[in-house]
Amino acid sequence: MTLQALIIEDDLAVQSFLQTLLQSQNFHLQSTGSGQTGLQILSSQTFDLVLLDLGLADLDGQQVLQQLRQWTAVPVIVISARGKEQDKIQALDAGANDYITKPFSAGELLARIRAALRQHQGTVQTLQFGNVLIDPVQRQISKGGVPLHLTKTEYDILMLLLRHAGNVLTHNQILRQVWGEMYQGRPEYVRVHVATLRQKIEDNPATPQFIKTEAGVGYRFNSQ
Amino acid sequence: MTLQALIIEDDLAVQSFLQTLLQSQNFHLQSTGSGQTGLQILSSQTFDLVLLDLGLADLDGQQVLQQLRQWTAVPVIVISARGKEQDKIQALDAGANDYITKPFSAGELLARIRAALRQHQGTVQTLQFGNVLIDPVQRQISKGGVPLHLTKTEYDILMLLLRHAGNVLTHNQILRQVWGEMYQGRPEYVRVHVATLRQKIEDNPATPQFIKTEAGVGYRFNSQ
DNA sequence: CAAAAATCTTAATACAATCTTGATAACCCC
DNA sequence: GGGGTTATCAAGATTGTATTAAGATTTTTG
Repeated sequence: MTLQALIIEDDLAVQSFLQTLLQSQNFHLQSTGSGQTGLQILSSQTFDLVLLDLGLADLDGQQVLQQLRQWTAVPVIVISARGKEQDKIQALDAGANDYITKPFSAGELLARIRAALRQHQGTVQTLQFGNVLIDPVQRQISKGGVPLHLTKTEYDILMLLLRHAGNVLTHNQILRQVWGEMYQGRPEYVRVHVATLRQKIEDNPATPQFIKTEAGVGYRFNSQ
Repeated sequence: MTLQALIIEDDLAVQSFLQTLLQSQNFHLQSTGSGQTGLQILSSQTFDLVLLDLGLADLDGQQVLQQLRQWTAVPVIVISARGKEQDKIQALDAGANDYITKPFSAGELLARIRAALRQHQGTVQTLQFGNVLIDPVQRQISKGGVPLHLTKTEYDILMLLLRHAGNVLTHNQILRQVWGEMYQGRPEYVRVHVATLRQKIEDNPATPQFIKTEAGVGYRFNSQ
């Protein structure tokens, strides 16, 4: 499983440095120099990590942070040329997970990224729910001790929902991550496969306990 | 609710500085200058936060970190005089949540503590009014601890009003943001959905405390 | 390489949630 | 009290969802 990262940074030199660095760690990347665009991307896709420069041209990084925290808990590491105490406090209180000042070393940034991912996954990711057990290494799932077979699509949907357990994922977010960009606007794909998935993992597929429907929005994995 | 913090720091001047700082934030404190003792305390009590100096006399802070991470996920912020990259990477990879180098400012430390606590609790920015709690990240609402279900339209209206809490939003402003441009001049849409929303979130829907009507203008969310 | 199996796509249907609409009653300010 | 505004309700319309199955496609197997 490759992790998705978004880089919001308008200094192209730094952007390309970050890209090289993260690519070497097998991140799947997207980059933008604009805060507005960054927010748009974040609202339509899910990410495992965001690197955010505070000094953007169009929109203050601080505002980007405040906005995105209204709907996502994705780990955000703020990168900034400003080392002033007030900037750090503001960013951290606006929901940044960490704050690192330019110039920084590649090793330290990577270590802080690992720490942020670890903390985030520790709180969210569960590989067990009800009597269903998931072994992500073996890609193996069992229910009540009985192994079950999920197709690739079903497995991808389940892991995506699980990775964002508790949150609603829109049809388009699911489509983008599981099928790809060009499937936007085809919610019926998601419905059919969520139905088959429920048949396999729910005790009573007609009244699902785990994969909940949010009418008009999408699906949510119920972490309770 | 007072939070429990443990300070492991052998420089008494720094220790007393940290104590004063955390006490001012209503932390309940315990301190030790020894790594061994620190581990013992941690094994017999639960804490919400650990501040750990790397440069201890008896046991390397690094070792303390490795040991305690074998059984607890308590947020640990490492405080160190060593600013070397290798030290930071080691500590973060050994399970530190954050790493801050002396000298540091009180404000920054407190902000990093808040960030660490927030991440650990999986806590997101929750909005609250009366006994209604909103988790905008999970798109989840509860009233008096009981989860309640809002339709997409109701949720959108509520978030819009909340975003502009205290200000009046005209019918047309609400229509534009929730329904779209072509619904201008249909205040009855807003009325019906505000009514159902009040039924769900107000203690007494007939005399609303939160969503106030501004006759002839629109609605206002009462932030008091 | 061809046959078989598995999986996905698509469309159709039944069903459920939500919204729209209009009617009626209540409110409120002059 | 009257005109304008608002609240409430519920039936009907609309939109969104679950489920099924047939055919298309891909993958696996012999």
